[in-house]
Amino acid sequence: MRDYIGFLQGNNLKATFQRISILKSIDKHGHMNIDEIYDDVKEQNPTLSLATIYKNIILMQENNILVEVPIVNKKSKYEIRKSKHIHYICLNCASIEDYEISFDEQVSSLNLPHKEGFEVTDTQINLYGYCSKCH
Amino acid sequence: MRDYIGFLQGNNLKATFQRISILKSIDKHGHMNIDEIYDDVKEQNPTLSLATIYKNIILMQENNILVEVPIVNKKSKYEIRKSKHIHYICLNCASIEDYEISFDEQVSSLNLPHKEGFEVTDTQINLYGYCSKCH
DNA sequence: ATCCTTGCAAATGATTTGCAAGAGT
DNA sequence: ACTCTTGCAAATCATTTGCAAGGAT
Repeated sequence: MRDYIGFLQGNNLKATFQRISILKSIDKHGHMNIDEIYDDVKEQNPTLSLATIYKNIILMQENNILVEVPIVNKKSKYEIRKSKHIHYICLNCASIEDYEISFDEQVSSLNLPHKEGFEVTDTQINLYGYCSKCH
Repeated sequence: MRDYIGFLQGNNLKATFQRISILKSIDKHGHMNIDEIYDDVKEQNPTLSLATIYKNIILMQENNILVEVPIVNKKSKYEIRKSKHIHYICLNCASIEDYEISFDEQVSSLNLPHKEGFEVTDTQINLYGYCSKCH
């Protein structure tokens, strides 16, 4: 179990139960979109509002606690920032699995020509297909 | 200049000037979001409606003429389906440059372990950073 | 002539905002 | 105590839909 309170206070964000619930929910499930977070978190805290989730997702992205994972034809999901990895995304059930591979490994293995003047600072690699349950 | 009429008729879609304008606009600029297409296309056809753009973007995706490019924290862009490539996306000006590299090359160069039971059918590789104009 | 497509306006859905009350430090 | 955060309701923005008129084949 991660130190959610530390994540928050380290960024001068108060450790409210709403924020901790959101982080716990995302961490438990790996990758979630706004509605999934809302549904999950409401079970424990029925009064927690959607607006609070929106505000905090934005805030936590700005503070590098969360990362957005945009997905073709679906609403974006969010994950806790963690060691560099790529995503296997199921086209059927939209589940996401991670595979850890460092930034340097990703960039170098792609074997790209140095694109003149373009400075790469981050990568986003998604492999779409069908997970073991869906094919 | 591509054969937009052929793309459309090949999919049993009528070659209206609205559809041709949309395709020309996307092709000319490479990657565009809905609003950019609307603004661009309105210059030649002031009556062309936003609803028509939405309807056609969906239709052309279903017919594999267009491909969605989802982007962190921005509205998705769309491009003409063409040979396999990856994207260099500028975090400052959101411009996108293509680099051609085949599906097989992408998958094999990533040097992934065979993820049990996951069948990869498509890839999405975006390299974020700063383009030559923006750093 | 027929059927598909468009443009409009309305409906719906998603996200953001302002502000008074409440919670965290 | 002080300040930040929440929840609500309203506002705004994005997307979809129904339908009559117009356009493509």
